[in-house]
Amino acid sequence: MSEPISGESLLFLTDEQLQQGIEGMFFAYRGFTADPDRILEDLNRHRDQNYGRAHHRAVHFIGRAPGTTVKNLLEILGVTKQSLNRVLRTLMADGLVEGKVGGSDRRERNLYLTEAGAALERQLSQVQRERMRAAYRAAGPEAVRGFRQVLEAMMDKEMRKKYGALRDKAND
Amino acid sequence: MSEPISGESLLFLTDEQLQQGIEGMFFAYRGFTADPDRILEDLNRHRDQNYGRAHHRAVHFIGRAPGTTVKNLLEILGVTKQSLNRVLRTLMADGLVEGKVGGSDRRERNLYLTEAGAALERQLSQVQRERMRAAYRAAGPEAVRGFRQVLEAMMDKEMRKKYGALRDKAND
DNA sequence: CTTGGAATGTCAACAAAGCTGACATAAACT
DNA sequence: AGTTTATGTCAGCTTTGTTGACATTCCAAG
Repeated sequence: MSEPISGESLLFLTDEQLQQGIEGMFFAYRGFTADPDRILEDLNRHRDQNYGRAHHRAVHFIGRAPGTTVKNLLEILGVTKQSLNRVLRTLMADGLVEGKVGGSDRRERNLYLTEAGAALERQLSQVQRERMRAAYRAAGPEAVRGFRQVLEAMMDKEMRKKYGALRDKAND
Repeated sequence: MSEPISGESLLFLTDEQLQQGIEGMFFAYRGFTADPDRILEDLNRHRDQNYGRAHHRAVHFIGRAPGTTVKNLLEILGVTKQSLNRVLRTLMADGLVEGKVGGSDRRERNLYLTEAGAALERQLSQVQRERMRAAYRAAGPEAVRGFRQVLEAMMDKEMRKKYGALRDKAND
């Protein structure tokens, strides 16, 4: 895997440059989560719920891969089943998510968003997409390609697989 | 991958492409924090401490901008002073961080890493830089430029300012 | 000089969201 | 028949965030 030493040699990757990448990830992630966080906070004030980032993530990935199993969601999110279960329980009690017994393997629960769940998901993902769209626009198409390449290279191998699976599932 | 008609036709930013960007951020951030998390977990098992991501962040930014004030750190981290204080207290008690009364304004505390603190910081940032370096290498210099552009465009304005200030401080 | 506001520290109480360990059930696999 | 897998649940604990209240110290403006 000998990278051909291209024009601008990557030997010039100083610690300072890497440090800036690290801080860039930190600050950008802050922005990335800010809008949905704010929306949830508002919703919590008006309703009787108390949803946070954990609920957002669950709703996002269920909406993204309808019919996914609890096990798959656990792997994607990287939390314990107890932690996820607490979240799923409230989402199901509130009628945002429903679980159907698996067709082939009846131990599994296939998770789906209800209409209400899908509505929340849309509301949350909309603002997040808006920010992403603005950032993509500002940086330009060439930068976007690079952005995605670096992100993918930064993932753990298993996560890269999950990431690819989501992408494939969406494109069929 | 269905490349959109290149050039500047960013009108072709489909929701699917944005969704992938969102998930990319999620999975990449998981990888981004994985190595330091693991190190801290190991340290905690062997020593008497119990440091987590919050301690890592504090140590990182103090090491990055020695002499920074509590107020500035609060703005960078985006948490309450009570939350930060709990972290700083343990770090100071354990002799990893020290606070000196400010020179111009004596209400301020200027924060510094001790030698032990700097050692921990190096240990944590090393693995994180390694991952960043590997990702940068794999993606190539052109991609790195794009990556940084998108990250910066994704930040909130105030965070972009803090980000720039750190960069400037390091380059004088 | 006094007074108001800013920067900091601290106490108490609480919540979100992670964790471990133990145990239960049903279904699938061998 | 016995083991493993997928899921759910109870109980308890930790980290890290939150509010609210209050004290101290110090700068700066009236």
